[in-house]
Parts: sequence; C-alpha cells; structure tokens
Amino acid sequence: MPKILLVDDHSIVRTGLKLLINDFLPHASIDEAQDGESALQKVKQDYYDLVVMDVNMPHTDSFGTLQAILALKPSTKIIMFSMNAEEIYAKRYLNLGARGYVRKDAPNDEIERAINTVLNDKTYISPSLTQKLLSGLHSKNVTENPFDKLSSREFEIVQHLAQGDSVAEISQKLAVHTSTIGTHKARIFEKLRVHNVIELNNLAIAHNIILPS
Amino acid sequence: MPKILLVDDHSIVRTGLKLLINDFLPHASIDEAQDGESALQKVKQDYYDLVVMDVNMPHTDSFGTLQAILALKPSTKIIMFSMNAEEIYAKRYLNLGARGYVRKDAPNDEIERAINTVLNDKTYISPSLTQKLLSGLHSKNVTENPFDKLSSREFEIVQHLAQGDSVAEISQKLAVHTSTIGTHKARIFEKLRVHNVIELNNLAIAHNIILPS
DNA sequence: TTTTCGTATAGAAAATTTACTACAAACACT
DNA sequence: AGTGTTTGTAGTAAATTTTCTATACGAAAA
Repeated sequence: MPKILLVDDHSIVRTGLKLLINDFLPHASIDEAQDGESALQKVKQDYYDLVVMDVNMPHTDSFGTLQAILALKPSTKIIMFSMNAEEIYAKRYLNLGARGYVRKDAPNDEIERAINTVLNDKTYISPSLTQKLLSGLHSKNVTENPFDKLSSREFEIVQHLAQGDSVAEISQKLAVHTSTIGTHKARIFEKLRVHNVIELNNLAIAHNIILPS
Repeated sequence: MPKILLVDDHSIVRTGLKLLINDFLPHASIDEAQDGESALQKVKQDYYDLVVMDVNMPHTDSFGTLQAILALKPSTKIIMFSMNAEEIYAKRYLNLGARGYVRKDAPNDEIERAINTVLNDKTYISPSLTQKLLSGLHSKNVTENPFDKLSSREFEIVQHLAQGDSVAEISQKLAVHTSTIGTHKARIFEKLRVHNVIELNNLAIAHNIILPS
C-alpha cells in the first residue's frame, strides 16, 4: 500500500492522476498539494513513497522543492511531471535525484508505466526523452539553449531572479550569504550575456524556464 | 443522459474531467478528443449536449473550432476551459457563443457548477471573471489604465525602468540626482502596486506602454 | 487669499547590491 | 594520479539604491 503525494496547481490534473492511479493501485493512499510550499509541509509530517510533482507551478521553485524534499526524506521517490516546460531540463531534475520525468502530453499508460517503474525502485525516462538525452551527449558543442550553460544552483537562482525576487530575498530563502547570491547572479548574467533582470526574465520566458505572466 | 465531449490535449486532464463528471452525472456519456480537428470530426458525426474544450491546444485554433462547432450544430453548449491563456479572451469566446468560461486553476466544485449550469441552458462565468467583465463594461471612460495615475515625469521614467535601465543610468540620461529617480521609482511602484521591475515590465507590456521583447 | 495637494527635486543616512578576492570541493580531462 | 576548470560559498570594500526628510513651485480648493 504505497503512499503517494500529488503536487500540481490544477485541481483537475490531480483528480485525473488520482483516478489513474486508483485504477492500477487500488490500495494506494493518495494525498494532494497545490504548490511546493504545502508539498514540503506534507513531506515533513508524513513519509511518502512517491511524490509526483508538476514542474511548472506558480510561486514555486520546483527545483528547490525537489531538493528540499530529498534533503528531508532522501529515500522519497520523485517523478517530475512537466505540464509546460521543455524536456531540456529533465536531466537537471534527474541529476538532482528525481526518479522519473514524464511529459505533459504523455498518454495515461505511460504515466502508469512511469509510476510503476519508479515504485519498483527503478528510474523511468520516456523513450522520446531518452533519445534526446543521448543525442545531447553527442552534441556537447551544439549548445542551442543558453540555460544549459548554467549549473544547477545557478539555474535555481535564475528561477527566483527572473520572477523579480531580490538578492536579499533569495539569500533568505536559500539560507546563504547575500554575496553568495551576488556572485551567482554575476556569473549567471555573464553566462547568459544579459545585463539586467528584465533581460533575464525575457530570456527565461523565451526558453520556457518560467511562465509568462 | 447528456452526451458530453471533452477536448484537451492532456490525457490526464481528460481523465480528471471524466472522473469529476462521473461523480455528479453518473449516466452521462462521455467522449474525448485531443485537438480541435478531431473534436470537429466527432461533432459532425454525433450530437453532443456539451463540449468542454481547452483553450490552448497545439495545432489548434480554438476560436475557429468553437465557431465551426456552432456552425455545424448551433445548439451545442460549449464551455471553454483555460489551462494557460489569460482571461482577457474570455469575452471573445462568450461573444462567439460559448456558454461558459472556466479558469485553469478552478477548484473541482466550480467546474462541476459550470457544467451543471450550462447543461441547464444557462451561462456560467466564474465570480472573479464576472467581476472583471463588469468592471470592463463600466469603465469604458474611467481610468482603467493604471498608468494614467502617473505624472508625465513618472511615465517617462517608467519607460526606462521597464526596459531594465538602472537608477544610475536614468539619472544620467535625465541629468538629475540619483535620489530623484529613486523617489520617482518609489512613487511609481506605489501607484502601480508593483514590487519590482519585473512586475513593472509585465504591467507595462500588458498595457502597451512598451513593446514585448 | 491662504491652504492644501501633487510633483520634481535632492541631501543624508541606511540598506542593499556589486565587485573583487579567495578558497575548498567537485569535475573533467589526460 | 595530476592538473586545470567549474562551482558554491563568503568577506570586505566600493558602488548603488532606498528611505526619510525637506524644499520649492504651480494648481486646485477652501
């Protein structure tokens, strides 16, 4: 009887996942959260075998949430569920410890397969994604996406900066010194060749890193 | 026993809707389509009491699909379901004959209410949207544009800020003290109720003050 | 005609951010 | 295994921005 937490800001998506899971795991206990914050809350209080989390939720740093969950309960299995964002970032989530990455438009049976695979302690990556990850290995040089140049930490900080958070706020949230965020910010700006947060915001929207408002 | 067609490119969303509808209309006959094209196909062959359609599907012109459905079967009731797009377009859909418009992040019971209302031959608009539509009607003449509250000097400075210029740069260009720009900036933020330049940028784009990049 | 209000302007002080430097750990390459 | 590079972190000093306060002026209100 696995315990599963569904994290998505769309109530219908949660409902859909619930129904789907109920079909092949009738005894699973399913819990819900609508953002990273409350997901973290639940993970603190309970142990979940599996967390299925949307990549792209408002007011949520899904990257940070993933890390926070794993920091609290390292054995939690996490599947990232991308409703909007590009697959390009899949490997970041996988690198950080996600056990699976499923595209927004996957058919139900793929989602089912992903959940089963991950619950069985294996990693699930969709066939099409495998393809891309592999070809990504080949084309080291062909960096079409500027955000690929960033480290995970930098990428995480981009999410905050591009949403208008100040250096002070970010250093608060991530519990590091302000000058640390300052250094990251400078390196991000340099790597992405932007000169202010508006340009960063534009670039991030253009590459589906954050939602357009 | 109403006949309902669900149109959405995300299989989980369809599943969620199906479950939801099954809860309060156990005898409804539910059909699915994943894009406008195939929805139209189905509408041609069958009669549906209600079509629930996502606003934002790839390779689909949802405006055109809406019109096409109504051209074929004018008495079809249609609810537009917005997973991504802004509410700004709600009234366009309603003008074209949609019977309801539900936001992406609506709770399940609102969706249920919408479906029931529309099946009962009434129009459903969410409370928050009603608000906006009404105020839109009233304030044809009134200050609907927050930028009208700004003085011309403030407006001038907005142009720079919203494009990412720093306080120092602006004070250079306008040949005044930096703290003068600082004061203007604070007053602008207060008047427009924004908290950082990204929000300002968004607002400015939304009101055509500056061009989207 | 005072008084009030909104606006444009800054000075000074306080707070924040950036720039520069540094260093250890992780990585990557050979 | 050895060496160069990237990354995450911060201390400190410098630069920038924000806040608070204040002045001046024109327009509107009392």
